[in-house]
Amino acid sequence: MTLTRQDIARSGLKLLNEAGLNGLTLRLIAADLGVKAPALYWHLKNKQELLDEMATQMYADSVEDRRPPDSLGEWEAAAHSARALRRMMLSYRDGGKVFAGTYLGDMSLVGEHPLRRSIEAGLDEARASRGIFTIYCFVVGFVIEEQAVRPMPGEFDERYAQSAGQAVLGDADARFEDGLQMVLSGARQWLEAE
Amino acid sequence: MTLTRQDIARSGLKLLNEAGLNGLTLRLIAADLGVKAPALYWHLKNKQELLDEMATQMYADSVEDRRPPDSLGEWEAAAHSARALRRMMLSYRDGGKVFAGTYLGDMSLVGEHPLRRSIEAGLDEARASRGIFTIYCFVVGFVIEEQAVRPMPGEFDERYAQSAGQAVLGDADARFEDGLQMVLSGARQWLEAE
DNA sequence: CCCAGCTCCTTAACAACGTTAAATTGACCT
DNA sequence: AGGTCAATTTAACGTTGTTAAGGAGCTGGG
Repeated sequence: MTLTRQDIARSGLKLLNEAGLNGLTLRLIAADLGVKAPALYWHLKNKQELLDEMATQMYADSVEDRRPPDSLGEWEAAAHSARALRRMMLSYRDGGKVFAGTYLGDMSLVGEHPLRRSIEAGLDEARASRGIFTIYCFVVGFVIEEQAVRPMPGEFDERYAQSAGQAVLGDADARFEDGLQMVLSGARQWLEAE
Repeated sequence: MTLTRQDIARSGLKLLNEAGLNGLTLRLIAADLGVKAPALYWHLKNKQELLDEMATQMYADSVEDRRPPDSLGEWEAAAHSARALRRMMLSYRDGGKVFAGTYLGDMSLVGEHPLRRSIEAGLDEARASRGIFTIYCFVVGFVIEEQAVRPMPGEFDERYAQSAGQAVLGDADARFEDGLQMVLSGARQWLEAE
């Protein structure tokens, strides 16, 4: 049975947790798939395309986790998706850097659930998509900063241990929740104004 | 006259615009400085330390641009610094990726101006710093996404040209301003509540 | 039945990269 | 003069992304 782009992306995501973004080489992935490195070039144009595929894959894998229960209102739904987006990135070493700024196979997927919920609630689509994009930016920025300090769950960058450790790290969950509430209430206010 | 870490960082930032983050090699920087690559290792432990130094340098270089005029109130001051932070990253190719998640020489510098202004305005320091961190995350996330689409001012990633170009790119300045207003009003609301 | 063609992978190799070890320069102090 | 120390060079190593050329294995046509 022959290799697919998704097989390669999945292997890449698996090895990401063991090797980190810097240690993720094509030869490592190829070996994991029982194949030699140049074989990957039959399926991918270059390494960047692999990273894009990995981002697309991890985003697709989390689509169910991001889907808000029907019982939630529009804003609770947005918060639900934002938390799931953070969980998604945190579940991979360097997940923020891999995901941020890579070309998603289908860009319209960004915030598909919250956007639909907003439209159902009667909000203007163009404006709602700006609100969702703002939330999205916050989550991405937060996780990148979070993973710079704590690359993997349970590990720390010792340089932060003393100086600003508490301020940047100290209960990242609570910090995220606070920030999320700020952004949500700001977006709500912005959307309902005028 | 002998080389300093700052000389190296400055050369790195200069060449960043010509070569991009992927093309930025130690040999290139060394050549620019009239020196051979291993010489850099007298001043830096490894390449990551160079990137950290570059981030620190670009942040230090923009300190004046980020300082809000005294005439501004606390929130206008925060907006002023946020806009300057975006300008700073946009002024270098891949500036967002270089800056985000690198170890800043002095982490307490993050949002030093808006934080002081907030304290002067009588806000609780711990809470104000959370608000500023939230704004900071938004700006970083926004610029990374912005530069994924438009690596350099005036250039585009052709893959975005048709599909989601307008949605993600279309007048990035206006999108940023909208998002900034959302985050600001959310932070204000969050800080003044309770 | 066999040959042509296509898909998918291997072998071999390349230039370039980050990094290290060892030798070398040049300036200053005694 | 000689020695110490900081700063750099020369030389080299292993690894990386990537390309070129070729080979195995299937498929369909004559």
